[in-house]
Amino acid sequence: MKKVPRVTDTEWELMQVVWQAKLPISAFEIIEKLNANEPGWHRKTVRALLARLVAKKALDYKPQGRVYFYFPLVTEDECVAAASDSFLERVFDGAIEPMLAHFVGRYRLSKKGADELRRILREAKPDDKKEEA
Amino acid sequence: MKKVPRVTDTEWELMQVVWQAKLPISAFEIIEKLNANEPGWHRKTVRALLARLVAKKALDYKPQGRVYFYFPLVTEDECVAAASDSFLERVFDGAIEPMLAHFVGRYRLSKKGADELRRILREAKPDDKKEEA
DNA sequence: CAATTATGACTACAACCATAGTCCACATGA
DNA sequence: TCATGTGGACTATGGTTGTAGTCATAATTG
Repeated sequence: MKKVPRVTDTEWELMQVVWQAKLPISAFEIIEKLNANEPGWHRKTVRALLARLVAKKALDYKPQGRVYFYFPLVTEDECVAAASDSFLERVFDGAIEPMLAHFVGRYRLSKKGADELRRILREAKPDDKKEEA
Repeated sequence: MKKVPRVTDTEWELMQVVWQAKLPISAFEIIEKLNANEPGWHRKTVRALLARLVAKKALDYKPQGRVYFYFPLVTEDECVAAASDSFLERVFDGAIEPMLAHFVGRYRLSKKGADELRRILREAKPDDKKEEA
């Protein structure tokens, strides 16, 4: 169970770009991609955030000449799992069924979505024994 | 759609106590209850947090003599909904099915839990029309 | 080569947060 | 009555976060 650094909302958006890049990606490209989605990201801001993500070991980089190429030190799955755990714990006190009930009740699923979930339920065969992620 | 103030992890624990109290509750009692669960809450810390929660309009109070009795200005449901929305948006980009799939896969449900979820699915009849919370 | 520009390192700064201390006014028990 | 303790207001401190500026250096281009 690796300990993933705590990534904030804003930082998460940079991580998304890096994760999707699959390959080391320069700060410049990251800035491009961020602004492609929703403009307004200032170069300096992004660079400062990158430095922080490196400091907290969410990213690392390889210098190529004087340009840095960033790559993730944590996978998206790890971060999603960590965020999910913390959310579940904090808001639903770790109780998963009430949490699922909340979501199913609040965001009505489409027929397709509901069927999909039933399928998942069927495949993730119920299991009362020890669980392991 | 009421805008609920952003409540941090630590503050959330105080809110829990106040929500569960059902009635206005004094700072002293809140400190008691917090320490009943897991000791280590300093009086001064809790009082400072209470002041902040009042400042951000999550709580209010009625003075009785020189003692304040606190009560929530936002319901637990509202806060749960807000936290859920923000989590879903941030981590799963608003896509509910992948989110549910993640949880069902990660925290294997007990047979009972799975049945319960199926029941919920059946009752929350799938609906492709506009949704309304 | 000189002026401009981009890079990353370092710095700034206001919010916000967790944590707790100071201060004053009041209550209360010795 | 007076030391002591509690309540709440205000203050302090050190950390994080979002945002962006400064600086020295290096590439780029007229």
